[in-house]
Amino acid sequence: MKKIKFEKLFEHPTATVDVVVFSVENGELGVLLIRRKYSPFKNMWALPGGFIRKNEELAKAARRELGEETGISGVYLEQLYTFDAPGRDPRGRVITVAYFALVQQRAMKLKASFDAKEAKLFAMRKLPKLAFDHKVIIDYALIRLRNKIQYTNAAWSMLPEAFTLGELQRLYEIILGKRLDKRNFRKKILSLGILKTLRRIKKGLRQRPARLFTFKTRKHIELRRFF
Amino acid sequence: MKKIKFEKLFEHPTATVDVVVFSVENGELGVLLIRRKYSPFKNMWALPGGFIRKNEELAKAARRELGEETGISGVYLEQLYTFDAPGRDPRGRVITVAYFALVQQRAMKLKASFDAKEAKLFAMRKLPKLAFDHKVIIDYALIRLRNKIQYTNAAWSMLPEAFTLGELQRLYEIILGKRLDKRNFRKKILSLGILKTLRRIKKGLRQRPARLFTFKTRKHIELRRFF
DNA sequence: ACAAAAGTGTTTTCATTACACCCATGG
DNA sequence: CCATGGGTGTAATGAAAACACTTTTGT
Repeated sequence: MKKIKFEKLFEHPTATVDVVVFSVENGELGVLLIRRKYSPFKNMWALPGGFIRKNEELAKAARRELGEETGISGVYLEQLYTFDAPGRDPRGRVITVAYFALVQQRAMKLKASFDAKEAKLFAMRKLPKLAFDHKVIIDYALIRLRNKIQYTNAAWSMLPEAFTLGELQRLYEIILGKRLDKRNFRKKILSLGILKTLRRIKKGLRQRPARLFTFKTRKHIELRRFF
Repeated sequence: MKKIKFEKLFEHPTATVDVVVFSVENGELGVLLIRRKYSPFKNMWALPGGFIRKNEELAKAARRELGEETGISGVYLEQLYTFDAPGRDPRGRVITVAYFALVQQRAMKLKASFDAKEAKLFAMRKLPKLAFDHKVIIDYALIRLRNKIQYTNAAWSMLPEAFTLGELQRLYEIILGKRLDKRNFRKKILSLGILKTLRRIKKGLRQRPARLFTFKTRKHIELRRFF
């Protein structure tokens, strides 16, 4: 193993990880942002993320940053893209490996233990001005999310263990940004065989009680495009 | 702008770019490999690639490495994935941003100006033992390629300007690794409206002459899944 | 005349879409 | 009794798959 020379090393760009955390709350698709404590872009809203430590896997770094800055853990996480436009970071040459994560509505409540002035879920339609090129990253992530839920079972990571078909459909409608036909939706989603029908029933609301379902598996599964 | 401390800097992983160059030749899908001149993995076959220079965009670095090591230029190139498994590089912590490229059969002839002992197209089915985790990267790229030609016009980058439908179909069959129905293939590909029918005809072979076609546009276009 | 690929339509199957009414509950 | 979402089937459309023979050329 060769010793790496200092001058040589200095030529290399540094690398960060950023995470786009999506969640659906109050009938809207939201992205988790944190308020930056340091320069550059001090006090501006930005994606959770930060520098990679040596010998730390990227995905692990993403989870660590997420945990440190927002208290969220145990979510679905996948690599999105590596952004490297020159000038994206005023400190100089910094490339960032972006991840995207999906979390349950409930999980966002844990975040409440953190100061809401520091980490907050913003509706996609009301994003503040963002640090770096984070708006570009979020837009890219949204495209990925929309595609993803159409050919994988990724929705499991955004819903509680048990849910009604109505809740599942609403999730799809919010993410895709369009209404879906109820009968067609149920037919299709059930024909995929990824759901398990529970005995339980959701009642207590002033409406007809609804059957509860759960995902057969809570691991990522690729299917054929289905909407 | 803060001055970056040396110790801090040293904690950062270094970054490389690797390129998976696909081409179809002799009825087989091939990958371009180079023989490594230096340690580690000296004399072993590997993907073209190398360290990123400061202030050099990743895609540009990929093109540069490709040109320097193989003489290939002007190809379709897209970012694939960033690989960072610990231990993937014996020199220590090195992450690599992988790209994949598609080149015409003809373009590979330019490469002949380089020593064939140093850069060579290997059939996917007869890959040698590879340096680093390059086998993993190639496998990942193949999946991407197979998907890509099914919902984009990417094939343009692997064929000469004018080609017959037979040649186009053979390209698809080789990449997908399965036979396609001639009539269905023609119907589908023509219905997409991405091809322009030329006046010219390919003759000279001892068989019925074939109509020549060309892609209306030689830029990347996304379509709906079509095979 | 033969080998080799070019060229050409129809039928069947399957997935997708569109569409409207009654049901069970809580208030 | 009313508001709210839950629950259900069928017909029309369009895309994909299966399938076989004739044509044109060079040798």
